[in-house]
Amino acid sequence: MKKKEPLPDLTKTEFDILRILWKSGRLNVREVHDQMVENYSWAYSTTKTMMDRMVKKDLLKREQFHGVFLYTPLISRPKGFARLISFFSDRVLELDHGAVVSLFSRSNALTPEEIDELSKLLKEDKNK
Amino acid sequence: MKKKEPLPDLTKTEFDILRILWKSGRLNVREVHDQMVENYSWAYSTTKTMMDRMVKKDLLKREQFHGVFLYTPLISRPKGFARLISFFSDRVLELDHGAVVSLFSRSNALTPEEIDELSKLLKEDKNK
DNA sequence: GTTCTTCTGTTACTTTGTAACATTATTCCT
DNA sequence: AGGAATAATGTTACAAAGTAACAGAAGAAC
Repeated sequence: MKKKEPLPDLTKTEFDILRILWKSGRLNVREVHDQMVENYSWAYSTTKTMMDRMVKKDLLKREQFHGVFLYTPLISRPKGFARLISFFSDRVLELDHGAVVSLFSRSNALTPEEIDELSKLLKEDKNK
Repeated sequence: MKKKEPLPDLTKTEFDILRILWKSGRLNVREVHDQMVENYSWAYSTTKTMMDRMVKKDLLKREQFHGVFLYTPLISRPKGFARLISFFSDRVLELDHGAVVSLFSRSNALTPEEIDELSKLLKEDKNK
């Protein structure tokens, strides 16, 4: 049997930080922050605090690399997306999640494999 | 010129409470709570606290009606939906909001007039 | 009219959102 | 190299949101 970690319920800001890291791979706080300011008017220290808390919650890993600290996501993109999609399809859109998942095929947000994985996670989650 | 209230940035729980009220019209705390427990494992007092805070923030109106307090939404459904849709399409789906808006025509979440209004709000918001 | 049950008000604790400020480490100038 | 400017890290704090217990008031039920 597979491990049964429940799908994480990310906050909006956690999601956004992860989103940046999923896209760019491991980054330091400054690099994440520079991308965060496109959507948030945050001070650098805010980004830092958030990321450190995410390390404590095992959402990110922090490791020292030639003098800087780099952060890496500890959960996969489909897992990070799942609850968000299910909230959005059930409660905002009021449609089956299939409708939403199929939109991803038109975007670059997820690879085809990730879309499959996401779809699978949503199905499992539904009949729990 | 129209009034320029910025679109509200609702939290997930605020959205859910509003969603119930938009659907059922004015309700008391108990009635909202009974619908909240479908999605949250909240104590009654949690629902109450949330709703009272939303009154303070002018998201809901509270008025006494034959002995009970009834709550009504103070913002329209399209306005409540707008930021959520734009977050979701930009950052989760990475598609133009049009793709998402068009899904609403298949659901009962919004009336056709509300869908139009939503669409308009999203366009204005984009070129702000 | 006393008990039982719901509402209503008050208070409180935790997590998230937001950030200033102090301290180190690094780079850069002369 | 020695000190100044800059950037990274740590520490601390406060407000808002999430979560709820508990006490008192008001209605319902015998």
